[in-house]
Amino acid sequence: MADYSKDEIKRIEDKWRKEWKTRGVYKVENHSDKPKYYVLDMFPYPSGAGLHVGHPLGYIASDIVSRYKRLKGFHVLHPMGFDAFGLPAEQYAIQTGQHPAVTTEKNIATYIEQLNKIGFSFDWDRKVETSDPSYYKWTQWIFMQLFNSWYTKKPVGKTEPIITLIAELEKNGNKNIDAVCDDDTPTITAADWKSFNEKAKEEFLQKYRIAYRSDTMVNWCPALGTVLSNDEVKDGVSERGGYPVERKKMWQWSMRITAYAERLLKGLDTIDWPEPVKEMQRNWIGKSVGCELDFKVEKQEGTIRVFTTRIDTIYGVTFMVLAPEHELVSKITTAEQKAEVESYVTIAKNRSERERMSEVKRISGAFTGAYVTNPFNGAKIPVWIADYVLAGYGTGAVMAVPSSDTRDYAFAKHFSLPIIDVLEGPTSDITKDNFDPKSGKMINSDSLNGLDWKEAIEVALQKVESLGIGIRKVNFRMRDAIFGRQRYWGEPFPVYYENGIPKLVDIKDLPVTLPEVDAYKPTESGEPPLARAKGWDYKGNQFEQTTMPGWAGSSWYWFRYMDPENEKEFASKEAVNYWKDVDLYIGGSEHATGHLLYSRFWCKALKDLGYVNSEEPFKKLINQGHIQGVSKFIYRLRTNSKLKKDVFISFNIAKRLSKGELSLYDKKVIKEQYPDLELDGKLITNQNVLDDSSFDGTLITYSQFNVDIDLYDETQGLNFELLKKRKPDFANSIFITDEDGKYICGSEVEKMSKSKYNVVNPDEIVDNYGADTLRVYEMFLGPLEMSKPWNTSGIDGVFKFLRRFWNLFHDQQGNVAVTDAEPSREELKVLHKTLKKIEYDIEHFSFNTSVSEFMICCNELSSMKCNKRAVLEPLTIALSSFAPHITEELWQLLGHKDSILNSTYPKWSEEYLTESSFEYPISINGKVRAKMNFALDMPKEDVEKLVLASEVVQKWSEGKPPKKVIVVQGRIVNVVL
RNA sequence: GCCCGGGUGGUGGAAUUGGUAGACACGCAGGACUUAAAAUCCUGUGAUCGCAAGGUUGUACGGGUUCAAGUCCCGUCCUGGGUACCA
Repeated sequence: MADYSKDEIKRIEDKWRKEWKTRGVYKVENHSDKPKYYVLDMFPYPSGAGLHVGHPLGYIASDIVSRYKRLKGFHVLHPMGFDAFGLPAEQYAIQTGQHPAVTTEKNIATYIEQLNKIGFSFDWDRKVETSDPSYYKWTQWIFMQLFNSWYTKKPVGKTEPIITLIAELEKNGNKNIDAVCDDDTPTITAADWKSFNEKAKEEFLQKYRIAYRSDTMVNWCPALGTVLSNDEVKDGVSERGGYPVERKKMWQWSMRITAYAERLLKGLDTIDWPEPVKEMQRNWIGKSVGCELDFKVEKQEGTIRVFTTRIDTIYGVTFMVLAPEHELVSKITTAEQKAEVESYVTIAKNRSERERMSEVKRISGAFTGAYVTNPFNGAKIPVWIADYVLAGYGTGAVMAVPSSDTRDYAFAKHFSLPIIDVLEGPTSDITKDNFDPKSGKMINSDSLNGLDWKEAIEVALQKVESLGIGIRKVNFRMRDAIFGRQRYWGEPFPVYYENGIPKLVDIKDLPVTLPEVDAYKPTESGEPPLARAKGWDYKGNQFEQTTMPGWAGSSWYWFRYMDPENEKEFASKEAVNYWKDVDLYIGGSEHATGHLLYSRFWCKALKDLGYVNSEEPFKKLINQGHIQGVSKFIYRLRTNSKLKKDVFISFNIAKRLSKGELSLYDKKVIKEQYPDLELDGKLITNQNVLDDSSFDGTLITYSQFNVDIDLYDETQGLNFELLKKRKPDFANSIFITDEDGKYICGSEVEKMSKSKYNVVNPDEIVDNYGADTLRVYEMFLGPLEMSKPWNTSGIDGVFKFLRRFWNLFHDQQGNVAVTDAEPSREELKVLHKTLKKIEYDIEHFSFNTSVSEFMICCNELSSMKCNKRAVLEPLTIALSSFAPHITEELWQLLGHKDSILNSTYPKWSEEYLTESSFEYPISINGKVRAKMNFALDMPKEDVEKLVLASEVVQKWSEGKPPKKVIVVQGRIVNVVL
């Protein structure tokens, strides 16, 4: 009756979606006598573009594992929710005036509908949304716990309630306190503490709180009156509008994640994560052991403190380098160097950290005119500033040893500074990347001479300590995490200000909900959007006006799934004790150092405070690769002055422009848009524009921007008229086409993402082939962990496989035709071989190979014309994790009333797999080196050949080696005598 | 720049982790069925020489270790992700 046709697929999938919902098969309780298994996906940000084909990749994998584990007898929690705060909704709100909550709700509805179409086994009763006040109430609550906490190092590192700190300050001051706190924390007595007024007390406590306020660097765009992410800054100007951006200090909330650095590092050894992710976290935390020491400034008061891991090389110091932002720069600079230093500082200030680091090959710096004294030998050392030294790391100052550091070496060469060898061996390799200053004995180093570098470090350290000029210090590259954003669409802080003192709102006033505002952009004076809220105050006091960052809500959400409705706690003790931690977490590797680190941090803090009982939140992690999309780019011309209209040039012109080979046509059309430009003059590229002092506005370059891929057609070029209609930003822009009138876009393969306008929607595939085909196809595409561009060319093969599987159960007329006959040994061998491989593959997250195994099995059974229940039933159960709809239907056709979800995963047996064979051991020099397997039905001459070969080997052991004996998988395949 | 991945036929990818490279699938070519098309089934398919048997070559590039290298080591190139306010 029924063929596996488009209509039939639709009927089957709709039917079972409804059935599963009414039967409530995915509902999960917080108790069971089965072992628990918690499978978590990284929840999506609900973007306006809807779910794209990259999202389901990980979700399908986790759904397969969930269903598999359930069939294997586990009590499985597999929830889904939405990371709903974020920039895109806010930007859309700024443009349209639409409240981000409205957009977000709409997007979430779309996502849920799309997700449901794919047949996931989520328990939707446990859905969480980070932007829902009933959720962010608890995000705010956790913030309050962290505000009310400090981190003591004694007796063991632990988060403690702040009241214990206050009690100790009252009693003894902070002389006995060993805590993680601000570097500039002074030592005070109990009397000092008591003499502080309320404000001074709070300022002092801020140096200890886990959540605290600090002065941090941000990208400030005066024209837009807002803070920009590094992402939003392109080539030194804002991505939107092309306005200049500068670095600026701003008071912001921060999280003292550095307190947990050591634990975050050690914890990595206890969890089953991909080694590269662990490695990235280790590098991010960046522990380095060394010391800080002071250099006295000559002819002036004061010292400069540097951090070094190589104190042994102290005699090789020939200059010192400060970060341009270092606070002493203006103080120590001599009059004659002032102009040079100031101009250098200005340039450096306006370059982002990433830019500065990515251009280390371009050496730059300025001499301050000041000198310091080497405390070991009294040598006079010039002090320079250079942007390869970062203000945020260590002390913002380094002692430069050009003979043992590549960057110092390059700097010394460039500015002709002296170089003193302090380690034996050639330094000619120093410019090479593999240069290793960790060998040889010390030379030219006075008392350190002849020591190994490791011994020298210890000797030098003791000297530093005995002279009282410095201390041993463990430094972490990781900085405290900034926890505030100058945006509207985020969690408001449960904080208000009374006489300038930050205070927490009363716990019963949670949640502090987002107020209504007349617009979602910053105020005219550059204050955050929340400053626009009228009548929004706490008992007459001003609320904190920044909001929490995107990672706030995602740093604890896995706990909320355990008990999502709870109004009294973020999750009940029983729920937390039952589910404990996540057994399997699947998500993209792009979160390696962001979300995954913050989540571990909050988990540890919550554990210390006694709210949860797991030190690590995610026991096992799998990184799914990205499904990539092909992005299209447009190219905006750029000069150093702001133009009235944006001008975009076609890819071909951009290519010629960057090579400085503009054609007559190019010059003519660009000149029409820029009448003042002298285009026959020197053309320069993005690379050297900042360097060139002759840059006077006549020189132009360009920046590239993503554009919606659906606006581009390979033959027609870009439909920029539609683009202008769709995006008001582009309404007045000019598009310069090639001579044939087409605007050609450049393209690149990159991560599929709304912000890159390159998303492909899965709905079309579900409509044409069904959800099961989409699921199996996404798994068949390749290994889960690997990134791959999206293409649908192979999808027919997967569809055909499902149809062939369906046909195994049906006769030519489409009637169900399954017999209860005994299967043959041959059929059982196919079945058990497949079951064994599939199980191995699923346990190893190798879903692409399991799909292949299913296909092979299906082909073999087809050619055997096997329609026996004893074979087909177990296979149906095994396949149900991958393709739930079709298997559920077949399960019913086989006469089962209950859902296939409640059946048991089939066991395979070795009995049907073993070959009849015997083993023949081959020993060489008395050791068994290989075993030969002879199938009983092996041709006689083959056996003879192999036995002969083995005899050769026997002889070899007696001292007559053959030229060559090649053993493959325990078999001798070739012998050369 | 720095940190972490990846590079195998026309295409997506297999390869028991050092043991006969290219499983499975797409595509393509040829054939069967059909009045015809679709669907389905069968055969072939890395390159190269050959009618064939078979030979040679072949896992980005250049070296190395090994009886044996897609796999391990060194170097180079290309490419993806992250780089602290995209999430």
